[in-house]
Amino acid sequence: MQTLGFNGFSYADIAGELGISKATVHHHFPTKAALGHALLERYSDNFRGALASIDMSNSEAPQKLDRYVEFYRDVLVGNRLCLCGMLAAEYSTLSKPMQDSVRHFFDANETWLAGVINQGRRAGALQFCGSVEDVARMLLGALEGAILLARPYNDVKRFLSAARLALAGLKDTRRAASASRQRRVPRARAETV
Amino acid sequence: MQTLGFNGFSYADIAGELGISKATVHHHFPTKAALGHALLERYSDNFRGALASIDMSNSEAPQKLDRYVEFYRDVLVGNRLCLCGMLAAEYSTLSKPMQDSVRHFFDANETWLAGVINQGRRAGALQFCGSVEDVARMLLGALEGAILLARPYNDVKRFLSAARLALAGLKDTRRAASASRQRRVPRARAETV
DNA sequence: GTCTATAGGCAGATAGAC
DNA sequence: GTCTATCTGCCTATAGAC
Repeated sequence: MQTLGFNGFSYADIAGELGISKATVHHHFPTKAALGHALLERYSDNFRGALASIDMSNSEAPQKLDRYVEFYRDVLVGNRLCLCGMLAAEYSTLSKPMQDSVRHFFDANETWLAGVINQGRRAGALQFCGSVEDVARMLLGALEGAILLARPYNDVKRFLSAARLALAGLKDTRRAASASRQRRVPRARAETV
Repeated sequence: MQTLGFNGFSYADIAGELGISKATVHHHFPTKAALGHALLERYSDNFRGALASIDMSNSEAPQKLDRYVEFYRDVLVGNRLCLCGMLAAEYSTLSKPMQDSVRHFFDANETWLAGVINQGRRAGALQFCGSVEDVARMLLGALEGAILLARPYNDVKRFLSAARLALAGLKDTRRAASASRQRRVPRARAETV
C-alpha cells in the first residue's frame, strides 16, 4: 500500500509475497476495504506509539521535531510513502471507514505537533507568526510533500533538506541564522535540524 | 486522473463522461500509458505557459509567488490534486515515459521557483537560510503537501493557510511580523467534512 | 472517427474439501 | 487455516463493420 497505493496492489501480490493462496488472505480479510482498513489502523497505532515514546523522552521541542522528522525519513528509505499521504492522494476512491481513519491520522498528528510547537514557543525555542494549529498543519503538509517529492528522485537528501528548511522557519531568528552558517554539521546540536 | 488517480480511473469512465464508446477512446490513445502520458504532457505544457505569463507581468517576487499559489488553489477547488502530485504517489506503478515526465515537471517548477526566489533575495524582499535551490524544493513540497492534506477535509482554507505560512518563512522579518499582526482578523473556521 | 462485439486477463470474492 | 477450483465482473485492448 505504501509503495503501489491501495489501488495498485492486489490480493495476488500479498499471496505471492507470503507464499500462500489468495483464498487464505480472504479468510483473514474478507474484503479489500477491510484489509486496507486493518493495515491503516495498525499503521496509525504504531505512529501513535512512536509519538508517545517521543513524549516520554521529555526532550525540548526542537529535539522532538527532529525525531518526528526521522520517522518520515525512515519510511522513505524503503521506497515507501507515509501510508496516509498515499491514501490522501487516493482519498476519493476509498471506503468511508478508510477515509475517516485517514483524517483521524492527520488530526492526531496535527494535535501532537501543535502541542510540541506550543511547548517550543513557551520555552523560547520556537518563534513564528500565526496560530499554533496552523503552523502544525503547515509543518505536516511540508513533511508529507517533501517525502512525496523525494521518492521519484530516490533521494533521501531532498527530503532531509526540505524538512530542515521547513523547520528553520520556526527556529528563533538568531539561532536559525547561526545554524544556517554551520548547517553542514550533523544533527547533534540542538539548533540544527 | 487528478481526482481518482491513474490507477483509479478507466476507459469506461472517460467514455461515459463524453458519451462515446471505449473503443473510440482507444482509437485516439491506443494504450492507457499513452493516454496518461498525453494528459501529463498537456498538463505540463499548460503549467509552463502559466509560469511564463507570471514572468511577463514583471511583478516582484512575492507577488509572483502569490500568483503561483493561486494556481494550486484553483486546482484544489475542483476536488483535484496537482496531477504530478497524484502521479508522484503512484510513481512506482507508472510507465517509464510517465515517470520521466513527472520528474521533468518538478524540475521545471523548481527551476522557476529558484529564479523567482533569487530575484526576491536580490531585491531584499525575501530572506532565508540555505541555497536557493533547496528553498525552491522546500516550497514546492510544502505546496504539494498542503493541497494533498486539504482535500480530505474539503477545505481550501487549510491549503491557503499552510501556503501563506510556508511563504512567511521567506518574507523579510519585519514585514512578516507586521503582516502577521494584520492577519489575525480572519479566524473563522468552519470545518465541513 | 465512431460504433458493436468480443477477446484475454486479472481483479475481488466464494464454495467446499482437507 | 489453508488449499484448489471457480464465479463474476471489470479491465485494457483488438477486430471489423459503417
